[in-house]
Amino acid sequence: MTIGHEKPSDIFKERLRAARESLRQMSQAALAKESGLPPSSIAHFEAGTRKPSFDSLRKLANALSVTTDFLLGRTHNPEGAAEADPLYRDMQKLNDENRRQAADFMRFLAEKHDKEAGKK
Amino acid sequence: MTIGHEKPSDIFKERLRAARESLRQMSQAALAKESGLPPSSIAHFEAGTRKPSFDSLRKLANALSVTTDFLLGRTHNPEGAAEADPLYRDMQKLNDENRRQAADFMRFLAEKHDKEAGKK
DNA sequence: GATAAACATGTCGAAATCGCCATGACCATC
DNA sequence: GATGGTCATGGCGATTTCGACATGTTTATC
Repeated sequence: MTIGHEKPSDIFKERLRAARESLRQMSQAALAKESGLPPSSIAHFEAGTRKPSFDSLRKLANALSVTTDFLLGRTHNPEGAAEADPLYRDMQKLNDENRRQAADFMRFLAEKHDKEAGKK
Repeated sequence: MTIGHEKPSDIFKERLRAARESLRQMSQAALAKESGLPPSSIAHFEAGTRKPSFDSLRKLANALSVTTDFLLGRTHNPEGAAEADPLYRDMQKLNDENRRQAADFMRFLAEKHDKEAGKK
C-alpha cells in the first residue's frame, strides 16, 4: 500500500523532522542556523502549528539538501533533488531503447518480489 | 544556458508562466479552475506581486504536474522530473535491494552508452 | 538536587497572503 | 464600433506567517 492519506501539512511536519533527525542528524538549533530561520519557527513547523512560507520552504530545503517535493510529501524520495539523485541522473543518460530495457528489468524485479512475498 | 542569479521570487513567476503556457498551454482561468485557486491569484503570482503559500504552491504543482522544485527554481528540469517520469516512479516502488539492482543495471546501461558515444 | 541542552508552546505587533471583486488594457473577431 | 476572451492591477477585510521573545517540559549528566 502506498503512503497514506494524511493531510499535506501533517506530512510536511513528519518529513521535516525525518530529514533533520534521521537524514541530517541536526538539532533544531543547528537547522535554524543553517537555514537562517529562527529556532522557534523550526519548532512550529515540526509541531504543525505553522506552515512555511515560500521563502522559508526554500531555505529549509536548501539547508537540508532535500527536495521541496519531499518536504511537501509529493515524492517518497528523501534525498537530493531528482536531478541530484544519482539514479535519476543515470536514467537521464539512457536512450529510448535502454529505457525500455531498464523498464523491463524493473518489472521483472517487481514481479519476482511479489512472488517471494507471497500473499499478505 | 544556465538560469542565472535572479531572485527566487523572480524565478518562480517565470517558471509558473513557462509551465502554464509552453508546457500545458492553459489560460490563467483554466489553471485557476484546475488548481482550485482564484484567477486573480494566478495573475498575481505571474506578475510577481504575490508569492504562493504552502497550500497554493502545492495546488499549482499538482495542477501543472510539475515539481515544486521546478517552480521554485531549484532544478532546471522543465517537466515534473521525478514523479512525472513513469520509469522513475516505478523505481520508487521497489524495495531497497531491488532498487539497488535496478540502479546498477541502469548505471551499466548508461556507461555502455557513454562508451558507444565515444568522446565527450 | 543542580545544570544544561533540546524542544514545546504561546504571545506580540508587523508583514504577507488569502479570496473576492472591480476596473482597465490589449487584442482579436465580428 | 461592439463584443468577448485574456490578463494586469489594486483595494478590501480576514487569515496566516513573520521574527523575537518568554516560559515550561523533558532528558541527560554531573
